[in-house]
Amino acid sequence: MPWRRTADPYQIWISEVMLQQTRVDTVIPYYKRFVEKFPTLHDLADADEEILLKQWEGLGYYSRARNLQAGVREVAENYGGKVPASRKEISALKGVGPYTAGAVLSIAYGLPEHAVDGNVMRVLSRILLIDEDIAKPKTRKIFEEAVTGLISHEDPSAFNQGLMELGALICTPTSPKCLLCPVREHCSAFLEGRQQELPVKTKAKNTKAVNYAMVAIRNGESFLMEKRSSKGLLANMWQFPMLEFPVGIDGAEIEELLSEQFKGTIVKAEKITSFKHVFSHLTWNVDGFIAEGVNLEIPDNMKWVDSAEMELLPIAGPVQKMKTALKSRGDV
DNA sequence: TACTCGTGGAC
DNA sequence: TGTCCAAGAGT
Repeated sequence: MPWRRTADPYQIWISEVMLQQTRVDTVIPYYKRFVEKFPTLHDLADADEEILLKQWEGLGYYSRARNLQAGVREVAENYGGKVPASRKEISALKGVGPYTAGAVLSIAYGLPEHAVDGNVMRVLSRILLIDEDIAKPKTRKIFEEAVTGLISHEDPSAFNQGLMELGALICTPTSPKCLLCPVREHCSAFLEGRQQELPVKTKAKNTKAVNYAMVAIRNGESFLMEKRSSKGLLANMWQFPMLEFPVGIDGAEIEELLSEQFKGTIVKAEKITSFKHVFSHLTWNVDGFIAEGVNLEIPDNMKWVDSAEMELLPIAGPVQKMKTALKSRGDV
């Protein structure tokens, strides 16, 4: 992993934020591009948010990027650009929670601080036979205290990483490879044959669905793009204008609704694609349209962009799918 | 506390 | 094809 070849706390911090809820193989190319684009803490502190989000595009959980930059700016202003080396101070930075604090402190500074993630809770739930529900926030404290009592003061970095690595490669969620496990003789669950029962984890609730019409409005060589709200889902990302509407809306209805909304003329609305996009807790069912618009009054959060400018705007999954449909038709 | 916040790989 | 889920944090 490329972030294990640096001792720079700033770069290790980046890697740990990217790794939140995200697989190692997914993070690697993003990490490489990111540290090349923003090699020092001050490069990121000075970066334009749109450039930053473009670098993060496709990685998901975009508030991580903004929080990381906010944290980096705090370090630049309040700590002279040096990432603080105490749990109290580093935990106060935006986007740095209990796990990330412990990971940076142990890996970058060699401090004996716990770094409890999903791997660690799974591994220790088996080794120590802990049957508390790991889906509940308060349960993490049990594991933090366990790690604090176990952690090597000789090499805290290797200890924390080793525990996570064990979880990722051997002590997996389903069918753990106990016969390959170097600590199976110390594992209470293995000794009792109960490794499949642990960890106890209540399952998440079902996701709900929302239906949208997404409309690529063209005027000459330009398309109308809209910047999303600075809060909530896909904050500050760009998209084609959308209407929340029951699936089944047709071109004529699109023309009527949008002509009214933009106090102009929308014509030739034609459905070009239809797809589903699944988020963590939400599903979008999208009908994608292309249309032509003239004499439109557009709000401040929208602008006309040509194909080259469109490439510079950070866009998320559903809009990528729409863009792919447009490209296959030669529209962009 | 419970819910919000993306994406893609594994089964 | 659906489900789970992965090195979590903010609100």
